Amino acid sequence: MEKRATIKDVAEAAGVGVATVSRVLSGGSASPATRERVLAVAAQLDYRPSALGRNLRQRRTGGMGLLVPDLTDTFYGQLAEGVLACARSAGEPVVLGSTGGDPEQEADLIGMLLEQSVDRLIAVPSGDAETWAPAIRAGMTVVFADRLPVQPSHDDAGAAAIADLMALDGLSPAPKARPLDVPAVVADDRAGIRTAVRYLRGLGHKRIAFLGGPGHDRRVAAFREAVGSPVDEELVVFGTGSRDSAYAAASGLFQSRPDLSAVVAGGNVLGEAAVLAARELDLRVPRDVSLVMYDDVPWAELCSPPLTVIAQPGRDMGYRAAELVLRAVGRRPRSVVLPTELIIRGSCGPHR
Amino acid sequence: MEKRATIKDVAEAAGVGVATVSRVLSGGSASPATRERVLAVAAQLDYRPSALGRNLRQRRTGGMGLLVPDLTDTFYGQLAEGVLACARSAGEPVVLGSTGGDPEQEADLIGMLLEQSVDRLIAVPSGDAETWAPAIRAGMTVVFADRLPVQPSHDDAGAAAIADLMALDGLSPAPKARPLDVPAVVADDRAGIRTAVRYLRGLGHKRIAFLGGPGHDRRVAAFREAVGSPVDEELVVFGTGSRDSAYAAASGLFQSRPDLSAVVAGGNVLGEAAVLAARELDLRVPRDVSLVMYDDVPWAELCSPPLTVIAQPGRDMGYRAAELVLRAVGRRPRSVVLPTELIIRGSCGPHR
DNA sequence: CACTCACGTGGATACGTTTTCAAGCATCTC
DNA sequence: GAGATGCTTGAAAACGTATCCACGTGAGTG
Repeated sequence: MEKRATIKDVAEAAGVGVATVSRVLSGGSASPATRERVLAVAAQLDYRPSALGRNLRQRRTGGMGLLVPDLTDTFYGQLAEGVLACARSAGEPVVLGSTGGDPEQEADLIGMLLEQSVDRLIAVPSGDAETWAPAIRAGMTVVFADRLPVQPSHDDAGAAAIADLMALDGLSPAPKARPLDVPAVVADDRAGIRTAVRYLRGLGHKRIAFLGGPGHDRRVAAFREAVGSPVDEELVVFGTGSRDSAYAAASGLFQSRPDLSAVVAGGNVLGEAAVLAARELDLRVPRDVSLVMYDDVPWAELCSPPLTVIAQPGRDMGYRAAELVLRAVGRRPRSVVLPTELIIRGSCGPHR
Repeated sequence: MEKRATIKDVAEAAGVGVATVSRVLSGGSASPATRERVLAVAAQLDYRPSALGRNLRQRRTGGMGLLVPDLTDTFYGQLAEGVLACARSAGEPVVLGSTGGDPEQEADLIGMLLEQSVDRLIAVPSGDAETWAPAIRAGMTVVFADRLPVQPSHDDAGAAAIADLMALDGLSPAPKARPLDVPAVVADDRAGIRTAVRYLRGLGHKRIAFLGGPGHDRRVAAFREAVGSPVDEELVVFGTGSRDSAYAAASGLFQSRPDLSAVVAGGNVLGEAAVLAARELDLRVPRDVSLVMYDDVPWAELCSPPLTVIAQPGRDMGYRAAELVLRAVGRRPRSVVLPTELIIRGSCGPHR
């Protein structure tokens, strides 16, 4: 356990002032001679600038925060990998938090990041605009990924991004939306859901159900739009985010409405639950019920039959979000919508 | 974007010195009167101590680092969730890195953590003892999880933990092992593998293959021991860690040795590959080939037939590792071995 | 030659906290 | 009542860095 060399040591050994060393190492101006000497000495002493001093001086911790609901959900694993890849190539650290989908925990983690002076954050939000107010107020650069905070009753944090995305969705923006500089990187849920519903319709399905979870608001809206009015409300059910509640929702749906012939699962946890519930109830896929799952995860191919999915680029989503949050110096970046793709495997069949 | 109150502001507003404020907030001694006043003022100013100042003063960043090979691997997702849960309850941040199983990236990330003065680290190591030397030398408190660095040729970093675990495995410790204070939290691979092999043997299987990946050294050793000599070396194959190479290894194994009747996959990525490769080659599970997979992941139950697995408590593993690394004040914690459980589902059948 | 200008340089300062140290004060003991 | 003892307190010194500012030196310009 040897103590590390400081900038002062380098300065003394090189016979220059600390300011010069700092300049050389941060790419400032210096004469070629001194630059070379400083670099040589720094290399010889194995000097590594301490992030502690720099952080305090600049009153901000480098890198970025990342808040996801659950790393056990493969999609968020993909998203995290994307963020980490971008951060790594930039040499920046990322401090991670798992919210469990709980706004309270999310608020705690935001507080923790604030305390750490982490001023850049990528989040899959669970709480509403009120939860996010402290972060915005503190001047954090926030980028939402995958979803947005639940729509606030009055103009607030997520409004700008929501306006962005509703415009991109082709919907008219909420009237009271006042921009508040929170961009987002999300998948084109509307197109993804619409394509899936059309595909199922093409197979002859009339009674199509939607199995949703927290944060699937845009997907539900897209589903309603794709199905067209009037929507059979009993066919739109929700879990709370846990695997258990997802299973309960799926099982309840199948039992209460044996007449349904197709299900769109809003996420891979829900898709998993649907498969399990169907099996438990002796419903064969796709013979008795067709299934389309949001998220393409490696194990979708393992099911038998392999699952037809709406693929969204989780890794890219994370990478793009990280890029946005890193490049956002002062200005507000534009929101990004990534394409989805319907990957047809074997979990959908003709309506009988 | 309002500037946050500093300890100085609180001190002035309360009419005391900064030292007193610091003491009150860190639980030091103070008269009840002043304590109350300071707390009141701090609350009123919404004062949150800055981690930056504290970190610099203490020359160490709080929290811990976490290095895993791949968050897309559900098992590491579980492990990370465990770490995060423990860290959250302690109010500590965790900075995450994904190594991709590449020692070079791992070394880079270690360097980054060193620069951040993160002095506690939980890692699923990919590199060898040499990769880990810088961290140890810098005085980091390291706890390995799930696996250990590859056995060094001479005494080095992982030696102590390896000695610990070989002893726990009932094997004689390596002769040259010199303790170097790197504890580990791992599953009881030996018992897990042995149980699986015995189970397969009990079903009549003679030619059992092992499909391994990087870091599965202990599992391979256990497999060799359980199978007994002489081991048919063609039945022990390895992938490099990626899904592609896992698939190639599995496919190659099935094609080169059509006489094998059972496979033990050393991890869930390899199990996934085995299922896909078997399907591609028209091998039916468990009719043509029986399969046991290490790691119990949610989707194991989705396969048909559902996969028989050796479950290891990924979440507990992470939680325990985080506990160890947090409680390790100066002394070296003892390594921990967690139990495994053979969960019998439907992917193994009698040998035909 | 004098004057300006640009540039390389180093001293000093600030960032927000913890911790040491000595001083102040009240209480206790002989 | 004098000395000793214990507790509370605030001033000050770090921690390692980035940056402001002033100084010096050289070249360029009139």
